[in-house]
Amino acid sequence: MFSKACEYGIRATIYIASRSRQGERAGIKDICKEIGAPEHFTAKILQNLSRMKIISSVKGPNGGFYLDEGAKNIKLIDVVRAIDGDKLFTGCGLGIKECSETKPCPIHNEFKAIRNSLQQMLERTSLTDLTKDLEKGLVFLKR
Amino acid sequence: MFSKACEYGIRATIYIASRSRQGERAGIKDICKEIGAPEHFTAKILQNLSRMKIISSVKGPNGGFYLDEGAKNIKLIDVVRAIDGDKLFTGCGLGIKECSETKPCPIHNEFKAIRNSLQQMLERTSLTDLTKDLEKGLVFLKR
DNA sequence: ATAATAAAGGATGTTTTTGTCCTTTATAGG
DNA sequence: CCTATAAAGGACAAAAACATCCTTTATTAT
Ligand code: FES
Ligand code: FES
Repeated sequence: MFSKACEYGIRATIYIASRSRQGERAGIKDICKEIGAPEHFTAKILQNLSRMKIISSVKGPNGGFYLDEGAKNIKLIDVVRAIDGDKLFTGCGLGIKECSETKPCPIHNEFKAIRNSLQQMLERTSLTDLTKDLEKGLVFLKR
Repeated sequence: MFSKACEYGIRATIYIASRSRQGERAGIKDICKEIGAPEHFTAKILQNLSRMKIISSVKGPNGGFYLDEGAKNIKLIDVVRAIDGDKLFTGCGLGIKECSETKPCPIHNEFKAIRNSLQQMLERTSLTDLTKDLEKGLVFLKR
């Protein structure tokens, strides 16, 4: 479904959102330990998200990644789009050159419905929403 | 969503089902021309599907791939499972080691709903179902 | 029998994705 | 200013996915 990069990216940003809500920044080592992801690879992903202004970062002692005030209602779809693009939401399920109503593939209608419900789910879910259950220990970012 | 191999595999088997309904076998060259897929790569995929008894084949002149009588109600999910496995239907959307109710990831419930509706769609759609619209020229397997 | 045909199988090559390592740059604190 | 810290960036490595090529085997028609 999502690429590994995207999976790590989402898990990392959820964790960052949680730490951020507590007024803390999260270091890459810490993040990767908590979400069970490869450190250097995840660092690259967060660098990209940072360049795209999805998340913020500061270097140096007590530095790390965080969500700035305006980014508190970043939605999952923003993270997915930033990492995997929107092929998943606009592309044909059977991989024909383009998904269109006028020249649809055999599963176009059924697939589109599922693709749209995935998109809507990602659009309505913000990182901050997910931190609540995480902090209550009801959901997990690894194992 | 699906791998390239799976996309080609589904498109190829739909085309095979259609030719099969007309009592014909389809050769690999023909298939790949009609669905716009790489010939040698697709040949491998169909060889696998053939070994797994999803489709049938005969060698030699007038040979080719076809659906045998018992395989006429092969569902899309059979093709997907044979090629991509069932990670898509059982795995965690955020890539944690396993998807479980007792240790769910933050999007488990929402994701599971979508994953299930995809699975159900693939379970209720047979290759033969899809050939009707194809033969009417309402849907397409390339471009 | 023989030749032509078409799938099966094995080997190999390319590209993309995933993952690691090392150096550079920015920042904070003494 | 100097040092320690932590992200940024570039280069490289490994694995998986995607794709091609060539030889072998089975089948059909002559
Ligand atoms: S054309 Fe295939 S999903 Fe729209
Ligand atoms: S645990 Fe993530 S989808 Fe079930």
